[in-house]
Amino acid sequence: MKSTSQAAKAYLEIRKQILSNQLVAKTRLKEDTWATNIGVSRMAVREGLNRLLGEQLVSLGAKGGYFVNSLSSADVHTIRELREILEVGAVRLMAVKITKEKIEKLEKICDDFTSMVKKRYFGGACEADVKFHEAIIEFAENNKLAQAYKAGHIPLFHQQLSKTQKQVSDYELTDNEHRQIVKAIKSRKTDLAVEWLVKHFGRGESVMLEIDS
Amino acid sequence: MKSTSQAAKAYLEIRKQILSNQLVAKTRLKEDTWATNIGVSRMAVREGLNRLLGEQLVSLGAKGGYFVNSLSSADVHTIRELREILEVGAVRLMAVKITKEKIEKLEKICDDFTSMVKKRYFGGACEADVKFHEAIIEFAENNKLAQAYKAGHIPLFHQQLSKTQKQVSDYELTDNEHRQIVKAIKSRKTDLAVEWLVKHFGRGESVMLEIDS
DNA sequence: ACAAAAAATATTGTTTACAAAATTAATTAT
DNA sequence: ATAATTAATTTTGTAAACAATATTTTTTGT
Repeated sequence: MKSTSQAAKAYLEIRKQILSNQLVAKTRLKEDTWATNIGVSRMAVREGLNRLLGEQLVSLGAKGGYFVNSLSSADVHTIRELREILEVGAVRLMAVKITKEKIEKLEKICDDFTSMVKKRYFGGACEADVKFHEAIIEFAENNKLAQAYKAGHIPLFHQQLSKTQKQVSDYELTDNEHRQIVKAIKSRKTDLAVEWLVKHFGRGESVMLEIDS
Repeated sequence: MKSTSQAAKAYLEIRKQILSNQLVAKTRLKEDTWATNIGVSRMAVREGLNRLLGEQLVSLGAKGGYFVNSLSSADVHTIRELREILEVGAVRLMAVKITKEKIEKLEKICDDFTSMVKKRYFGGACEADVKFHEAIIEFAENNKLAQAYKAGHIPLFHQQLSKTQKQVSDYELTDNEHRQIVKAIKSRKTDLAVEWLVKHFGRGESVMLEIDS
């Protein structure tokens, strides 16, 4: 499995989806389905799946097949801590390198998020969420930071699965928090932005924990 | 990969060899070689290798292929702690369930170890070492303990690779420690047996660490 | 209508084959 | 003799095919 191989492609893709909570725990990961979706051979998917098995992100069924594991509370917490450290750092760096363009881009992402939630495109909203946080990292303009962030394969705290009312309100809260962060950065209130970001993560963690149980 | 599958067989075998330090770090794991040795298809080996990749026991070469990783100091230490807890517990349990047969079996294993070291069959000596420690667990006659021990896939602290004089003396020290443990158990000096066991692990850990560096 | 049995379908586990790439061995030139 | 180049071999990455097992659907009987 060279880093550029098909197996790596499959591994990365499935892993991303698990870590961004786009897959419900205990669901079966059908090899052929993923193979055609990702556009690789079934064997490549199988190799990726086995790697994920080693990482304990999936399990084997008693009668064969691979099933996605739910993240442990400890995992969720660890992830929260890491994201908080990196993104708070990014916001502070960004504060000194702030430009009108960056703010506009962030606002645009917020708008995308809003409209997609309104239209019930929760998958799309999820992507916009990822984009928002990646943009913060990007705008800090620090290569090493960006690298660390990517290397972490850091998951989001959203469940785009059951579209209960609760989930919808979660998206709305997320939307508001994102906007508050941008607003604070825009008006040069770095500490306030950090405050909102931390609040954002804290809520994200608790949402994850209560849904899992 | 059902738990009884070929891939599982390959995974277990390769893993065992890595964790018992029968494989030098950085050596390439040739798929076909392992396939024929273990008696499974190359694909099964590949799947096992990918699982080990997820467990970070192997890495990918830049130009493809799988290579064995060396255990980190932290790993070595964790392993030592775990083995110490389980085996010290086992010795204490064994002390109250002691029989002449058990002692004889342990002594026989020690003899095997001695003769194999003498004849420079270091691989065989390694196996005898494993056997010695497994016997201690077995003789404690506690299912759950045995299960925990097996589940841990606990590695030994020996390098059977470069047969420098240093390594040879390591085997001799090991031999002596094993015998001291048996002798203490035989004469009902449980605390002394535990003392020797702890000493044995302590030395094992430091040997591992200085060789790796 | 419900439960059990049978058939049909889908999914996985395994093997084989093949092409691409890397390694090793052999050849050539300096 | 050594270094560079070429050829041979090995090893990997990928795909396709097949058999065995699971799952779903349909049928049948009560």
